[in-house]
Amino acid sequence: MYFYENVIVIMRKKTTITLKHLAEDLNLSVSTVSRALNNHQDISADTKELVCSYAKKMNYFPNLFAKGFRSQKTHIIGLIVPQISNYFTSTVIEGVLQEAEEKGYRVIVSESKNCPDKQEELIQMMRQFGVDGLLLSLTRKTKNVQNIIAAAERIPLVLLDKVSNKIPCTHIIINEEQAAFEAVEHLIHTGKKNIAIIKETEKSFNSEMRYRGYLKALKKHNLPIDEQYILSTEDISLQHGQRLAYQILSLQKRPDAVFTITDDCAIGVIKTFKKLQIKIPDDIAVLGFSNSLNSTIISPKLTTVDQPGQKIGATSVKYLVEEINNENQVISKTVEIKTHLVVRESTLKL
Amino acid sequence: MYFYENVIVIMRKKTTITLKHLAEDLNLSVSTVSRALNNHQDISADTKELVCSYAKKMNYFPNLFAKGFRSQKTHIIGLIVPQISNYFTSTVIEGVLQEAEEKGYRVIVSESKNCPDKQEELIQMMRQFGVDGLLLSLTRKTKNVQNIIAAAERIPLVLLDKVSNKIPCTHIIINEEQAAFEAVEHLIHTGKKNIAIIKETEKSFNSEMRYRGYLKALKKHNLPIDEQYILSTEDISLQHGQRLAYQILSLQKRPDAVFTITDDCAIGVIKTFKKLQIKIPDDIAVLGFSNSLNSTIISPKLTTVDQPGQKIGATSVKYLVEEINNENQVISKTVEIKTHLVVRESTLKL
DNA sequence: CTGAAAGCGCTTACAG
DNA sequence: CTGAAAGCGCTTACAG
Repeated sequence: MYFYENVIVIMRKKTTITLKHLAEDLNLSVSTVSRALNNHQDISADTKELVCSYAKKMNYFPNLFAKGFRSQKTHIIGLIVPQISNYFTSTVIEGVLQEAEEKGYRVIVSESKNCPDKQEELIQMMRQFGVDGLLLSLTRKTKNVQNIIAAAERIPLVLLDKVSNKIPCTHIIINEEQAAFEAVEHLIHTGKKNIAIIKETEKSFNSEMRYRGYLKALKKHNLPIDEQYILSTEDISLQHGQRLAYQILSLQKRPDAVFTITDDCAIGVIKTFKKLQIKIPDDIAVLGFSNSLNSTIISPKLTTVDQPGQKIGATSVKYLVEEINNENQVISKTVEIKTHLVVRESTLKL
Repeated sequence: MYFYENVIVIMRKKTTITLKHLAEDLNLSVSTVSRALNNHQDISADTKELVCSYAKKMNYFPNLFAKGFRSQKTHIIGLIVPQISNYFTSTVIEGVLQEAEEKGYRVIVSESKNCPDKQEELIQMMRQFGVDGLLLSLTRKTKNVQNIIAAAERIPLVLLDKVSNKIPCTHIIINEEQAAFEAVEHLIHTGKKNIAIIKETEKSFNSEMRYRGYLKALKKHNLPIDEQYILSTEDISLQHGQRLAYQILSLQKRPDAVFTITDDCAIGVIKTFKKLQIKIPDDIAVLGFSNSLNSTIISPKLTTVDQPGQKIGATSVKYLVEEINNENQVISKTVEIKTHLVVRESTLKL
């Protein structure tokens, strides 16, 4: 399995310069050195100059851990997401990291693997570790939110993307319902009348809101809501898209469009349709959600809702840091980030 | 841009239970409470029972930050990767997180965005922050490794996937050369004789090793090495794959196969070929590297080398933790993780 | 302008 | 079996 070569072992240099070292070398007190480095007004310009240049020469760096310990602030943010290896999520993380860095925070990242128990453990771990605040994107299966509410009462907590209305804290989300509404309305504008939807069996926030948008669009345009066109699946993945596509084709009256609430699932649907020579979008149009990388790889290219992950991540950090600086207030507000529909070949006749 | 609703503000509960609280309540000393909770042998069973149950009742959690400060161990690992929103990288991160959790470490994740200066900053930041060890995947453009070598002398450092032979420390890599060799040999076995390669202009470790594997395969099978078949690009992306595909088609003597050192680039090549009605693999076969998600979305499905990201990540943590526990030895060894070729439609006649 | 001292929450060698 | 005390590296109110 493994292969080793040239195992060299040398001793590691071990000398961490502390304030004490500097103080002794300079014949000053630790307090003075500390104040000089922090540019405190009480210290004379000469001393500051002396201390700073010597610190630089000695390659001194403050021990942030000690600093954090003293001030009871770790300057660490905890981030818990369902799954990292998901393109949208990874762009959220990028946004979080970028904004956190700008605000002087480090981010401990972790993954709940869509398991509520693991999620609880991680929240505990993060709190215990002493993060200054917590960014949480819920698992699909989160039912019992008692412990999360309890956590929110004690530590700044911001929910992002996958949220729950039962938890009173700041929510950073996209305009789920409106986005789905516009997307489905686009299908209607292209002349489609029998529009199926594939959503999640678990009534997650995202799935339900997109479903609402779908219903709203049908209602607005006086299209009947047909139960057989409303499909659900536990795992809204490519594989299940492939499977459900067969189910859709076997319906007594075939729909002329399918709106799936994720790109992955939409791509699965397209794959099956292509295999069975269904013409997309002429026979059946397909609409996804997320604007993942895959959506332009598949042929026909997928029409989908662009979900600005970076922005969601960055905004979450902004609000979290605000709450951290606001110490003992729990703020409960909802911030919606606008999305837009990206129209491509899977819904548009050429 | 944003939309606010129901802004509720309540006060946050603020009471952190410390050892001192427990000690006072129980009329014991802080030392005894500490020892009882840590199951120290000196403490009587009765006292342990008393302390532990009371701690539980009070929902006490040790302040890991104070603990870490005391022991001069933060139990945090720093991870620096070029780009998170890259499927392979995100699986590496998953492996890192999983193994780190198992070993009781938290992970601070950061992204160098393939910028050497940013990378240096991050290394500094991580060291300053006091991480116990550092996991680093180099930027493509890393030239000056002096500061990284200096860091490795002071803090346990493991390089993963994107490494440099100039840095003496543990390297966790895949069998780059062998993987490329086997992949190109597979092309030869399918009857291809004029095989082009697309590699990076910057001579990164990965690019160079894959190039070597390519050369080795040609030599073994007595195929001539033709300069015009060796293409390079700065950014080995889908877009540049599309561009270079035109260049390949304009060659005096068209190759009958293209090996690109990333999947993204290979997919770009396929896109252009499809647009121009080149038959894949009959006219020209295409071979990628990584086994990214996209490789099964594109049609024809891409033959590629499966790169086990999770395993690379997990293995890196294993070796890093070993070094952390080994305090003052710098270990320099190379661990190769085996890959395997995934043969699909882009190289195989049906 | 500078220093001595206390303290953040914990562990542990030393004493009893 | 239990406790008092020191100390991890830093900051800061207090004193001079």
